[in-house]
Amino acid sequence: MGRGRVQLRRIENKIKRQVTFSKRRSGLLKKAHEISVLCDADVALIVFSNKGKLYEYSTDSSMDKILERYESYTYAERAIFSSEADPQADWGLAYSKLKTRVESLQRSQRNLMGEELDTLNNKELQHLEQQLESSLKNIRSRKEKMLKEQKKNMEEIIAKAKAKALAQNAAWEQQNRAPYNSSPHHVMISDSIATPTSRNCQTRYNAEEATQGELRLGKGLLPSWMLSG
Amino acid sequence: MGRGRVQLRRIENKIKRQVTFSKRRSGLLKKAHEISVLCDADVALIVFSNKGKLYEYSTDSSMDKILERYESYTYAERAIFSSEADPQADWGLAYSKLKTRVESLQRSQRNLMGEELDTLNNKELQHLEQQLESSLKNIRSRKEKMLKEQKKNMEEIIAKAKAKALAQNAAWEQQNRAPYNSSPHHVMISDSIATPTSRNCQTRYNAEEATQGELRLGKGLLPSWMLSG
DNA sequence: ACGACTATTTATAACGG
DNA sequence: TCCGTTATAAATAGTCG
Repeated sequence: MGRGRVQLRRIENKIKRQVTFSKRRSGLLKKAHEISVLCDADVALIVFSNKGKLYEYSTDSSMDKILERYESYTYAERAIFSSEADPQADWGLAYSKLKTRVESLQRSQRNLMGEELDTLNNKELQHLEQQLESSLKNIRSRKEKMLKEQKKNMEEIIAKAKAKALAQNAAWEQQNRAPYNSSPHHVMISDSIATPTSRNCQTRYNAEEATQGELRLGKGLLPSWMLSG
Repeated sequence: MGRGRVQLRRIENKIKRQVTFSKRRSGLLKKAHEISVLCDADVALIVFSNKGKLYEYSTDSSMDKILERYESYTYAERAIFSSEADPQADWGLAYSKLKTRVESLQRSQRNLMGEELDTLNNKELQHLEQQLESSLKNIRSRKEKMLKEQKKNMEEIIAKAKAKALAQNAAWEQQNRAPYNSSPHHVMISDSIATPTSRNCQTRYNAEEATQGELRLGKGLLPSWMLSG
């Protein structure tokens, strides 16, 4: 952006390099600030000039917070095997990093549980509220999905039980050759399904229960959470 | 740089904000890289989106080195943990315990954030939902409380400023014995409140200055979050 | 959400003091 | 080194697919 096109390589002319550094530095800091404000992002920017001078920008001037957040985000055991010189020290370092991580996790966990809210400022509180609302949305849609799956499973089970009862009934009639009784089968079929103690159904349900683990509750076939909505 | 002029303030439209974030983020990273190469500078850039996702750039991908350099530049004191520790202690065991703890915390954290819900059964989901509802309740009441406090504080400040301005004005009139008009007290009041408190950093980027009038807080004394309620 | 396409606004390279 | 100015290159807001 200027009178000439610029190659992406180190500017050899010292003066030019310094001038360019100065101009671009302020541009970069400005843009860092802009994205931070416009997009509500947390930004930390550190620039060391060629000569070692430090320039920095950080959202809300909370460089330390952001760096800590960065550390806890990328925490790793990478330090552990990095040096053979003093393994003890490395273990200790890794351990203390991990401990920091645990503490940070515990803090945010408590916040997510609605505790220790007085440590948060307005923006953080707002953000937390939004996060929880979105969590709830996800959870409710997940519940809905599970509900549908369970209903579908239940229908399948019923259909299978029906089929089996039908087959057995037919077999029974076949064996007993009762010519006098031509009354409708569906009465017996319904009975066999509606009776929880029926052997057929019982084994069926047990089998499903072993895999699903959800299909019970004293009252009836449907657990209470399926009835609510 | 675009079809419309942009105000330096949070973009309220979520979609727009996200798109802008994405575009500006890549622009910012690019410029960070450019200044690093062109001017032979060491740059570390960390950006957290408002959803908490991390993006970063660092010269030669040596983020840690640059951060360490930053720390040592700012805090000369490098507080390496003190090795008061018992050399007999089983670091490995303690460490792996801690790691387990971290993993468990991470899992529940993710659940609280509405992620990885398919690892939960119905009962757990139900419990999670209730937990989040209660968290939200706490958060909202906390917000309310803060709002009240802030308003009270603001009123106190205004009252004090008013009193001070009034006193000064009276003193001035007393001294000069001149029956000038005494109406525009509010001018002095606004001035005394609107004056930012500190301006002490040299290498730090000065936000006020750089916004060139766009951010000039035209609205007044109250931060935006206070205006909504 | 991402890519492509403008019309504009910004950033900045070169230059002069 | 640090302003300003200016011509030009880049970035990007709005838009469509």
